[in-house]
Amino acid sequence: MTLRADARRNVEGIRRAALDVFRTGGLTTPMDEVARAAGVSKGTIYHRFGGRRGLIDAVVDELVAERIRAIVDEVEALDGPLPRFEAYLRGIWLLQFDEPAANDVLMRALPDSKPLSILCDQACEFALGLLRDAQAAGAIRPDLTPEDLTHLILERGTIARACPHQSRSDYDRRLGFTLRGLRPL
Amino acid sequence: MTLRADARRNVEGIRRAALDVFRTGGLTTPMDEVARAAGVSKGTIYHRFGGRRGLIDAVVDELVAERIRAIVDEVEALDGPLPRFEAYLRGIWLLQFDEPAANDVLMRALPDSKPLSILCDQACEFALGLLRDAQAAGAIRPDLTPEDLTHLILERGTIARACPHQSRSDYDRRLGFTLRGLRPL
DNA sequence: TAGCTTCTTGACCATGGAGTCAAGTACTGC
DNA sequence: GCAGTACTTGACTCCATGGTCAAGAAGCTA
Repeated sequence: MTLRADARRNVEGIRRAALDVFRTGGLTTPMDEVARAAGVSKGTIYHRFGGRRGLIDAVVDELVAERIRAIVDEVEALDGPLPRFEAYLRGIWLLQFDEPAANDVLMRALPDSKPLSILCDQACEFALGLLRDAQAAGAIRPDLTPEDLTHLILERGTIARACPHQSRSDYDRRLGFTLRGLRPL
Repeated sequence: MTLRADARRNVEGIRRAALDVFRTGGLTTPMDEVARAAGVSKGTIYHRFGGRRGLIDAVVDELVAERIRAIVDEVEALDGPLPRFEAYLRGIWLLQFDEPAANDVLMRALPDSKPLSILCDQACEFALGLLRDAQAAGAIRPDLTPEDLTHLILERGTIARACPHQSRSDYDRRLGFTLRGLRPL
């Protein structure tokens, strides 16, 4: 069963508006704002997507999955466990700064939805591999646990969210301090 | 002009309740909750303290000033720029973990009030002195700026607030990573 | 204890956001 | 172009919070 023409138009409009609004304001932006941006009423969004959660599911892939895949690709092209490990972390951390929405996803900030959790788990998985390799090579301190790693990403997320006033270059420079602290003594 | 007996009783009760409630929930705890804890109505608090801000002013000293002073004293008793610097940071960071209210103060989370700002500024001042000494001794990387230092405290504050699930010992252990990243290369 | 003054109460207003639904609008097939 | 159904609307409810104030309760003084 296919949607009526106006409904199809609206679904697309809402998706595009959500993408736009979520990108700048994160996944918690009020639904009214999404509705306004899409030029429809809030009710239509609830009717079409069943609330915030469904809406997120509908845009999460375009929103962040490709960004994360890009980081992974970039890392795969590098040589050496330490550069790979550090490039990945830095990439994720910068993504968290650049895209509040991606950050929300990484932090499972919101109404957990299936595609969202899958994405997170894949990212974690990959990171753990990098950690293992870097530690095996003696390039990262051995007392850094997988939970620490998850935590490093989580905490960077809260920082990116809570301190939006810092410039990107300062943020980036400070990432260097943090990475430095993960090397062996 | 002196307060009536019941009023005096209430003021004390409210102060004690605020201390208690703020300690566990931070300076943003709903006023209704403070009122309930004190066994009075919300209106009484507004009448007696003029709102959250006044209430904070009334308890901030007992709440955190003495804790910060304790850290300063402890640091003063140490020898060597690096131990002093690191002990101070660690002390503040642990305080942020232990006392959400202290954290709120440090982060100027709330209705700025005079005593609160003064407290923050004093703490910053002191920290900057420690930083200067540690850098002069070559024990801390020279590219760490005073703003970085402020930021390190601020961001630890958001972390302590946002990730209350981590155990104190994990939190503490991870502080070690961060400190390690501040040493020279 | 009466009467005055201080104090407290809790119902009330405002804000801002989530989520719902009866009624009205617009598309589509015949 | 009409009927019938799909779709949209926006006003509504609900909840949590900050904050106010007229009316009633309580303490104090003579």
